[in-house]
Amino acid sequence: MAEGVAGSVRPGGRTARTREAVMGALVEELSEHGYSGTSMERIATRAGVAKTTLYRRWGGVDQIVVELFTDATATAIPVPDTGSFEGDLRELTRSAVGLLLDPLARAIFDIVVGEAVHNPVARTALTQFFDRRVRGGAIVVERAVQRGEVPADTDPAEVIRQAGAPYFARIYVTGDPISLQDADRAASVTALAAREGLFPLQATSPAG
Amino acid sequence: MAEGVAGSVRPGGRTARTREAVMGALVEELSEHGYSGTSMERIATRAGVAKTTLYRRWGGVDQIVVELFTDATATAIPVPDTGSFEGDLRELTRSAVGLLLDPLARAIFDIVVGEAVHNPVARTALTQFFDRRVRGGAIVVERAVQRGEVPADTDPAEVIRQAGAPYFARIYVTGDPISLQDADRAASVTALAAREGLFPLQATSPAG
DNA sequence: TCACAAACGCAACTGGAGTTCTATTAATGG
DNA sequence: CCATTAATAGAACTCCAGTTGCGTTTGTGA
Repeated sequence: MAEGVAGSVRPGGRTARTREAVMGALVEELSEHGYSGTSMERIATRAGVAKTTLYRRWGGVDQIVVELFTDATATAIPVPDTGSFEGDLRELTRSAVGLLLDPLARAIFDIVVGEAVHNPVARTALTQFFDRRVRGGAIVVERAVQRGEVPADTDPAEVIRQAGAPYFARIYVTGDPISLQDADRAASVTALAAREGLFPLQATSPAG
Repeated sequence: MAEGVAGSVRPGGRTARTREAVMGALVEELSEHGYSGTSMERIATRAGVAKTTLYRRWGGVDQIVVELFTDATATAIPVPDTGSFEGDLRELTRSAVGLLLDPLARAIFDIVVGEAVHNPVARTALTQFFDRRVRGGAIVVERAVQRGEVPADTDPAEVIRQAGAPYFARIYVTGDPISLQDADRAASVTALAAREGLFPLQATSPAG
């Protein structure tokens, strides 16, 4: 994976090497100096690449981070199958919180979320990421419907969004710390609400 | 309100006028050019104030926005009292969503949230804002406890955080649109979970 | 193998954010 | 009212992110 450049006319060889060097340098810079201390010139120097190349291909640090994020999250996530709805949900929320507890993953995520507020490129990358996560998680809900654990008219996407909301809101909005406890509670609360039929289809997400 | 400057030695008269002019200019600039198009020089010119004054007193656009945010959210919010726990919760979530649906309030909020990811000043302002909101909302939970609607060992702060999470996560993380429906569902889900005792005190929020 | 152009390197340039210094204004206490 | 000095104004400056132009390298298709 990660060979070549998607929308590029000449994605092989040198271009790919440049890309790898830049992404590597970016990760190192982010780890050592944080986001505010990571400039295009530093990345260029560290990667052994001309500054103009960075500006031409990406345009800014943000864009490079977004591409790094898109790369890192391109792999499909496994859908849990513990046998129970709440068990599956707990697996999902725990894996999400686990990812957010990893420093580097968290750092990249932070940047993308911070950018997404006013940067359409970051917004798109982030939304697409969650679309994939939600689609994957929806399978868990659909199985729960088939097992009769939740009502048939349950909206799978809304259930998954509800399950993810608490710890993301803690991190990015209220500024509270998170732990695996938050994952477990989010799963419990969501499972309960879903069983009680609080996520009916209709009115929400008109384009299924 | 908003007369003078808090930590200032000479807060009256000119200083206060400058402040007002700057805040007014900031709001106009944000409305017309958005965040990325709002520079210190533009604000200075529009406010009829020297650029140096802005840099001395604030240091950057972000800081001015944070002060604007802190000002605007300084007023205490009324605590609803509809007679039922779920009714009170719904009032709370609806007023929050209502605020987020107002363009200017939303714009300011966006900036602060986006900044808070990597800017301690914004982080503090945002966290303090939610501390107040949560403290206010907690009263609703405490009354529910007294009425016997929810278990006695319910953690009020966690209940309020849970109620707010869904729409904030939609806006700032997944990037989905919000409506008053999201407010109602958040209230329903949270009320149900609280009644079932899913927010026990202990383990969370060690410093009450 | 060869021609073409995509992608890159390099150096000079530009523009504006942020700083510094000094002079001026006006809020405050007595 | 007056002296003091906090706060502001203004011009000139520095510095670096981002741009431009052009020459060089190298991937790609024939």
